[in-house]
Amino acid sequence: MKQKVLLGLSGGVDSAIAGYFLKKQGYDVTCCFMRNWDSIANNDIKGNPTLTGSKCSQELDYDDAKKTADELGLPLLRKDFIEEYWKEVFSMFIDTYKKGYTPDPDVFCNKYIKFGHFYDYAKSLGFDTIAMGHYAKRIDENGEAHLYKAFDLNKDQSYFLGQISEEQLSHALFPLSDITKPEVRKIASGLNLSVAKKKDSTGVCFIGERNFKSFLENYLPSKPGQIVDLATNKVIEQHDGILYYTVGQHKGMNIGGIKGRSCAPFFVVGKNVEKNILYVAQEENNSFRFSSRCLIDHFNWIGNDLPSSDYQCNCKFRYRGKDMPVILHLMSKDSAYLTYQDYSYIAKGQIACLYQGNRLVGSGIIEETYDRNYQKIPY
RNA sequence: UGGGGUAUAGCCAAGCGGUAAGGCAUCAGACUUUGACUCUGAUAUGCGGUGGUUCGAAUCCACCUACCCCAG
Repeated sequence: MKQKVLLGLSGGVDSAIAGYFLKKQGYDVTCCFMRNWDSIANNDIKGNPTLTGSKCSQELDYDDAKKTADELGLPLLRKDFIEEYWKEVFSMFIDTYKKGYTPDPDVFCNKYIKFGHFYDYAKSLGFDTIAMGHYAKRIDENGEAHLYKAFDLNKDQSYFLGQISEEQLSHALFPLSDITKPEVRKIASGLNLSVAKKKDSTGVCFIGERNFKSFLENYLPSKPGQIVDLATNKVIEQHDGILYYTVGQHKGMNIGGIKGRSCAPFFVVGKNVEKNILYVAQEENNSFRFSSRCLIDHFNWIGNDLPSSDYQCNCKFRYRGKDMPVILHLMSKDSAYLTYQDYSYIAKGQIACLYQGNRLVGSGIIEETYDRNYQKIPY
């Protein structure tokens, strides 16, 4: 009997080709369009370019999903998780911002919505498994599911799956695990799919591309304050809200040339939420951007091979960041230290994803950073 | 109202008689399922103002204006 699969169909080209592959491989495929964001209900007004159009972007994506499903000859369901997304993903996103950290909502959208509620929904309808158009790979070893980077290392999206459990992974399929993005486009063109040339979506998933600052202003009112250069401790500019900036950023601060200083750009190295101060440092000759250790919590290990002692692996501190060698030192079931040599601009709130070769072994949320002497960095 | 100095794009800043470097910022693209980073491109018919010298002036001269420093 054919395995019944519920595929998340977004209206983009990736999940479309995922559906094509599943069907070709002999699965009994049903598509499902998920809707997790409602601009009106969620008070997403300011800077929202889609409100003035006759249809909001989520509805346009649904139209594309419908067309795609028809073109592939697959049935399409539609399911809202708007309330769940707000409660379990978005409120955490806002709370993280309020701490001055930089959250990564898509990671938790995967953990709670796509591989959580969506799977429960599929199960309730009698499906055996779910499938997604992520560029990631699942390999079952010793009877358990392990997560690997996709064959297309340029598109690899395993980073966004770092917080899912082995159990969640074990009932998910990734049909795009061994294909490159250019090949996906080519196949879509060959099939004459209407989304074959649709531009890749970027931006927070379900919220979409737009001016991020004005989006945030809907939920985090602007609160102007000072920008302080850590090298001199002097105020060099004004900011219009400390929460809108992220560590490692250098644009959008309006810091021009300063008399008597070099011409190197300034970067955000930290912030003080209570004092509403944004700390910056000039690129050259500053040690403020470095850390040598960080504390991660929400620790998640994917598999039953959790190491008992210090463990060498690589870490991505940001999506599309480089894999950097680190030593993992577990502190509790939920937290760990990562120790390394002088990495710059590590933003608290981001996900640290641990890799052993191409296998994503675990992840955690960056909670604190420490200097060379393992003293906590106060900003 | 004595002496000295400086005025070049939003900000730093080169230029020293031959037709406005560069950086930062900003904007636009590219890249990107986070905000970023990165990459590419754009940005002074104009050099505080008015005259003058010269074939030719941001560059030399005169005066004016603004700011800075030192004296009083």
